[in-house]
Amino acid sequence: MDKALGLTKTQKKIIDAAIKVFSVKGFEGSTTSEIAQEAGVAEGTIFRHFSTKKGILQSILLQVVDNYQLLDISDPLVEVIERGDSQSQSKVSSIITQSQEVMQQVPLLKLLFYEAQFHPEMQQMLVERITKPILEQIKEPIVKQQSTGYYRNYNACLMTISLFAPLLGYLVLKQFIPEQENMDEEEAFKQLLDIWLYGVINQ
Amino acid sequence: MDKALGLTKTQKKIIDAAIKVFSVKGFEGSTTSEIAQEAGVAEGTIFRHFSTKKGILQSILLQVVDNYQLLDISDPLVEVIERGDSQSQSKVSSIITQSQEVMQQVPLLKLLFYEAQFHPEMQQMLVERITKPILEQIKEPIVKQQSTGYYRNYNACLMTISLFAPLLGYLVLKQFIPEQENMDEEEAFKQLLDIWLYGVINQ
Amino acid sequence: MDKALGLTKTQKKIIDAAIKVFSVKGFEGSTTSEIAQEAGVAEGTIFRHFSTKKGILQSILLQVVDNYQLLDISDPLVEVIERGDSQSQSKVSSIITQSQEVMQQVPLLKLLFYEAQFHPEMQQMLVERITKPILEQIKEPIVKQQSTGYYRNYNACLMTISLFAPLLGYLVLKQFIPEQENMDEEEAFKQLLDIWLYGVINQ
Amino acid sequence: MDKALGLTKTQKKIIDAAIKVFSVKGFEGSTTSEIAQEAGVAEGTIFRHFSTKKGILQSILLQVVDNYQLLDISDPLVEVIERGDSQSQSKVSSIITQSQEVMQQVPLLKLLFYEAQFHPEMQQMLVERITKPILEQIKEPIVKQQSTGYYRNYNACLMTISLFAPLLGYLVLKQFIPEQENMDEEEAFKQLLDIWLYGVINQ
DNA sequence: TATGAATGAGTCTTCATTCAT
DNA sequence: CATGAATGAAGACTCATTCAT
Repeated sequence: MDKALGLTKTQKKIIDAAIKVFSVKGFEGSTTSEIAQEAGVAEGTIFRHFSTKKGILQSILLQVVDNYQLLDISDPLVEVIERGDSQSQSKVSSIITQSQEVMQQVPLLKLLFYEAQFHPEMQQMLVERITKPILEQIKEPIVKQQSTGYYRNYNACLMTISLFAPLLGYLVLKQFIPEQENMDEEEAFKQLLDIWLYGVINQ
Repeated sequence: MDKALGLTKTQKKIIDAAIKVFSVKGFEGSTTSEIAQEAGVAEGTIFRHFSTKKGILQSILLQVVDNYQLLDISDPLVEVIERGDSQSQSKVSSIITQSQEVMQQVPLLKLLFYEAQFHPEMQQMLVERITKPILEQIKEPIVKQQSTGYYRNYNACLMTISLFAPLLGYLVLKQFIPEQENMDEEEAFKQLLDIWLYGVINQ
Repeated sequence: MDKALGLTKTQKKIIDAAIKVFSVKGFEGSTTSEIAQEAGVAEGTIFRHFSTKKGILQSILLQVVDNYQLLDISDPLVEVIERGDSQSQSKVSSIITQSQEVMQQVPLLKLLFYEAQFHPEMQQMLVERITKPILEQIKEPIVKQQSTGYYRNYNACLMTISLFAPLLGYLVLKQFIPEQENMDEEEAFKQLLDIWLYGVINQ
Repeated sequence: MDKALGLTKTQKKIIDAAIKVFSVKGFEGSTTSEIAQEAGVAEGTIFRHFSTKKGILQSILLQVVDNYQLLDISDPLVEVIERGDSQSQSKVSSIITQSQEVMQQVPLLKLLFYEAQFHPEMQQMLVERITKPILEQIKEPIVKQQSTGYYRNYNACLMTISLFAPLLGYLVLKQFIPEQENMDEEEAFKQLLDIWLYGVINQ
C-alpha cells in the first residue's frame, strides 16, 4: 500500500532527503540529523529503516542500479553509433532531453563514484552493474561497425571512452563553470558527437 | 633556511602526509591524528602551522596551483595540437612519461575537485587557477589551427573537452577497473589522440 | 477467565519471557523488543500491561514473593534443624530434589537481589518478604533446639547464615566453575549439612 | 612521575570515579558522563585512556586482580585453619581489621562477579585469578589437617565453601539489613569461625 | 618551538515509550 | 485490545582544537 519498488513511503522520503543532503555536503559531511530534518522524520526513524548511515548510501546505490535510469543514456548513444550519421538531429535531441535528467543525477553519480573509493563492495557494484554494462552496451555496435569497415579499427573500449568522456566532461564542467550559457546544450552535444564521428569514421 | 617555496620543512612533511592520507581516506574521512602520525610530528604541531584542518587542504591546493605541476600535462597536448600529426610519436610518448606523474596525482586531483564542491573559495581558485588556464592554453593553438583552416570550426572549448576528457577518463577508469592491462598506456594515449585528430582535422 | 493469580495469559507470557531474557542479559542489558519477541507479542503490547520496563521487573518480584516458591527451600532446612540428625537421608534428598528448581531460579534470584540495590522499594520488599521471613523461619527451630540445650548458644542469626550461605555458595560457585562434576549434588549437600550439624550440636 | 602501579594520575582518577559510580548504579546504569564528572575530567578524556566503557570495567578487574588486595582475606583464614583453635583471638581480630577494607570492597566485588556473567573473558579472569587461587590457598592447609586426622574427611572444597561462604554472606547481609548493629563484627566473625571449627574438628 | 594530554561540542546509534490504525 | 511505526531523549564515542609544559 505504502510501498513502491520495494521502498515504503518513509524509506522513500529518507532516501530522497539523503540524496539531496549528500549531494550538497558529501557523505561524511552530512549528518543523520540533517537528513532526518530534510525528510521530515525523527532521527530515530532513519535507523528503523537503515541500520547505519552507510546503509542509506548503499540503498541509494541499489536504487540507482535497480532503476537503470542511468543506462538510459546509452540507448541514444547506441543509435548515434548505429546510424553513424551526425545529421540525425532527432536522435541527438533525444539525448539532450534525457540529459536534463542526467544533469540532475550528475551530483549523485559523482557522490557514488567518489564514495565508492572508500567502500570496496560499493565500488564493485558500481563497476559490475553500471560501468561495465554501459561500456559493453556501447562497445557492441562499435565493433559491428568496425567489422563492416565503416569505423576505424581502434580499440573498441578506447572508442567508447572517447565517445562517452567528452559528454560527461561537458556536463561536469558546466556545473563548475556555469557561465558559458551562450551555447545551448543541444548544440554542444551535436558538436561533440560530430567530432567523435569524424574521428571514428573511416575516411 | 628551512624554507622552500614558502614552506618550512615541517610544513612540507605535514602537507605530504596529508596528501597521502587524504588521497586514501578522503578529507572528512581522515583525522589530524593520522596525518600527524604519517608526518612523524605531534598532533599539536599541525596546528602551529595550519590554523585548521581545512587550512591543510587549502595549502595543498595552493601548492598544487603554485607549482603548476599539473599544467605540465597541457604542454605536450599543445604540441600535439600544433603539429596536428598523430604520427609524431616523440610527443605522444612524452605525454606518457608525464602521465606516470599524473597517474599518481589523479587521486589528489579527484580529492581537490571533489572537496572543492563544499568550499566555494577553493572551487573558485581551482577554476581560475587550474581549469581555465588549462582550457585557455589548449584553446589557443586550436583556434590558430582553425584560422588556417586546418581544423574544423567547432566551438574551441568543446574541442578542448573532447581532447582532454578521454585522456582523463582513461586514467580514472584504469584506477577503477585495473584489469585491462592488455594494452599499454602509450598505445592507449596514441589511439585516443588519433581519434581526436581525425575528428578534428578538416577532411 | 484468562486470568490466573491476577495475571492474564498475555501478562504471563511477557513475565516469563522477561525472566528468561533478564536472567541471560541482566535488566539494563535487555531490551523491551527482545522481551516482546521472546513473548511472541508486539512491543507495544508490553506497555498495555506494564507501564514501564521497570514495572515488568517489579511484577516479577511480586510474583516471586507471592508464589513463595522460594521459601520452599526453608522447609527441608527446618526439618534438618529439628531432627538434628545428619543421617536422615530422606530429608536431605528432598532438599536436593527441590534444588533442581532452586538451581533454575538462582539466576533469577541473583538478578532480583542485584537489581534491588538500585531500586530501594524493591530492596525493601525483598528484605521484608523474602530475606527476613526465611531467616525467621529458620531461626525459630534453631532457638528451640538451643533452649533444650541440644544446640550451642551462638547467635541464632549467625547460625542461620552459616547454614544457609554454604548451600547457596555451592550453587552459585557451581554455575561459575561447572567442572567439579565429580561429586553429585546430593552428596555435596549432605556433607555441607553434616559440617554444620557437627559445628552446631553441643558436644 | 605521574604514574603509580602502571596507572597515570588521570587514569587513577577515572578508575576511582568509575568504581564509585558503578558500585552505586551498576555498570549499565552508569554513564560515561557521570564518571567523567565524578572524576573531574572531560568526558572525552576517559576515551583517551580507555577505549570503551567496558574497557574501564576490565581495567578495574585487572587492578583488583593485580593488587591481590582481595587475597589478603585468605591469609588470616589460613592461620585459623592451621591453628584449629577458635580461641586465638588475635588472628580473628586481624581478620576483622582486614574486613573493614573488605567491607568497602564488597560492592565492587558484587559488581565484578555480577557483570562477569555477561563478559566471558572477565568471568574467566575472575575464576582463574581470584576464585581458584583463594580456594587453593585455603584448601591446602585443610588437606594437611585432614592428613593428620585433626579435621574430618569431608571434601576439601566443600569445607572451604562452608568456611568462606558464611563470612561473605554475613558481610553481604549486613549491607542489606544494617539494623542488627547490636553485635559487633569481631564477635560475629568469632562465632562463625567457631561454628566452622566445631563442625570440622574430629570429635 | 614542539609536544601530547585534555577538552567538549558534535556524531551516530539505541531503545523505552507513544499512538494512530 | 493488539499492533508496530514513529518518536526523541539520552548514550557511547570521535576528533579538531587548545594550552601548559
